[in-house]
Amino acid sequence: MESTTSQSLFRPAQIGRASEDVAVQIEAAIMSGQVRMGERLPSERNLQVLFSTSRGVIREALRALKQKGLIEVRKGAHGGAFVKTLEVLNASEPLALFLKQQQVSYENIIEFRESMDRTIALLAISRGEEKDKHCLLEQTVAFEKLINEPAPNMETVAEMLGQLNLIFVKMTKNPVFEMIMRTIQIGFSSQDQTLYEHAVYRFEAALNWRETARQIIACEALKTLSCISYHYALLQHCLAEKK
Amino acid sequence: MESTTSQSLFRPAQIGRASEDVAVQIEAAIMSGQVRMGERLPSERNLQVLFSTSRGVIREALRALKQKGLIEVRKGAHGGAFVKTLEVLNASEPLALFLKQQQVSYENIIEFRESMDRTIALLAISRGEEKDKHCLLEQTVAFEKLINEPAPNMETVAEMLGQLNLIFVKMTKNPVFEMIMRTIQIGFSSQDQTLYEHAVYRFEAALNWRETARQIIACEALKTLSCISYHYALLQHCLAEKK
DNA sequence: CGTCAGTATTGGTACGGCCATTAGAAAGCT
DNA sequence: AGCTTTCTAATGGCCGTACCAATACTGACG
Repeated sequence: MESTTSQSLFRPAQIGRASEDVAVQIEAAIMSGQVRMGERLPSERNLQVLFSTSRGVIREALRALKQKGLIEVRKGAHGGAFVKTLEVLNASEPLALFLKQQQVSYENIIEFRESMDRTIALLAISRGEEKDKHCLLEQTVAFEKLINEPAPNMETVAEMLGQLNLIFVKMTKNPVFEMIMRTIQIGFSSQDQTLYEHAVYRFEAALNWRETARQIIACEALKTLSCISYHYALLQHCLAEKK
Repeated sequence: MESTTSQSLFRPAQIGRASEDVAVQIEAAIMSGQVRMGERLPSERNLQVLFSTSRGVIREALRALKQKGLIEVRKGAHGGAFVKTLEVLNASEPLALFLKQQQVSYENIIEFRESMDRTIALLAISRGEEKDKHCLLEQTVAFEKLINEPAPNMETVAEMLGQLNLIFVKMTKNPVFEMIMRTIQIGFSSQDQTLYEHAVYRFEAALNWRETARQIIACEALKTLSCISYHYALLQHCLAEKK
């Protein structure tokens, strides 16, 4: 039973900040796989006993773990704290927050993104399956069509742009690139938006996306890189102008 | 007075999870600059009144904010929750945790790191000041000396390696690279360690570090990249062997 | 067999109290 | 006066109880 394993799993919390101690122990139990994904932790009242502490302490610990994205809490009968598979959003948010607070200049962000995109592009060319490559092209065509509408919905634009980037980065077959990319995007999607707000850049940028996809299909590495550089050059101009 | 501004700053919490509502409101107040860095939030008992809620709710909210790295809590008279400048560690930890839980293969990590290092190297060559470049060389020499000792202390090795990478990445003059780099390192410092555990690779890797520094000083971009590739080739061999 | 009320479990909230820690104020000593 | 000690008040940390709200299961009833 659950209680049987839990009894030996946790030890009473005593030192300084009890809630932290509890949080650390529970986190350790989760990360070491002693509590499997999707499984339920003992109830608050139960943990209270296991840790020989008060319910308030347990609740504070659970709050921290929830904030960390490790658990998900449901109420009602058979509710409780369930071990959750971490999501990119949870992992990326703090970093995005940090970048914001540090007021990193947009030039720095752009520089990083461009360097990432260049690497991603090379990997996409060599590893991306034909299917994905053509899917990317189709998306860029659809995107261009959307952009050429009289008054494109900016929300739809943002969504498609996200899709586009996702397909692109997935072709690397390396999840690390995907995570880092999404992290940056979570914090700075607004940057990309501005590019598509001005009619001057909008068409050019969309066209360039399609051209990028074509060069990827053609396995033209240098030309692909050229397209990417052009994209960020546009973005930089656009942002500089806005200032 | 503090209470005067706070009264108009927060509104009572009512919806579903009160502590989340409170946390969101406080975070908004912090991020919008209404509460400045280092400043103190009202006391728990005070917030309890401002939000028309119980102290437990306030404490849970503060826990979440603390976990997020936004505040720091001190006890005693004149204690309380102080707005903190975010640290890389706070921001990077969740992402590192995520990478761990996803069980990303070490090949993927290495691939990402290598691509990062290549970009960083190029930026370091073009932007790094002479002073920094020579500082890097000195560190590599010191590092090599340490490695050549009969029984190098692995903790010291890890520390110097961290220093080395820090100097390296700082030369880019772009904090984004620094953060991403540290994020990866927080989760996977053990990877680097293994390289220096085996005598076979140890000397070669240390020597290669020095060679890298020399090529950076000489502004030999291609040779620098070659060094970096060699480093990761070693690492890959080492890890494959261990398996 | 299906529907609906009842019930037990669990998280969410509130209130009140006590302790440990801390910084500053007050008192005392030299 | 100047330093040390003691006192005091503010604050976070912790505990316990009680009640509410949501929820899934149970069983009676139609």
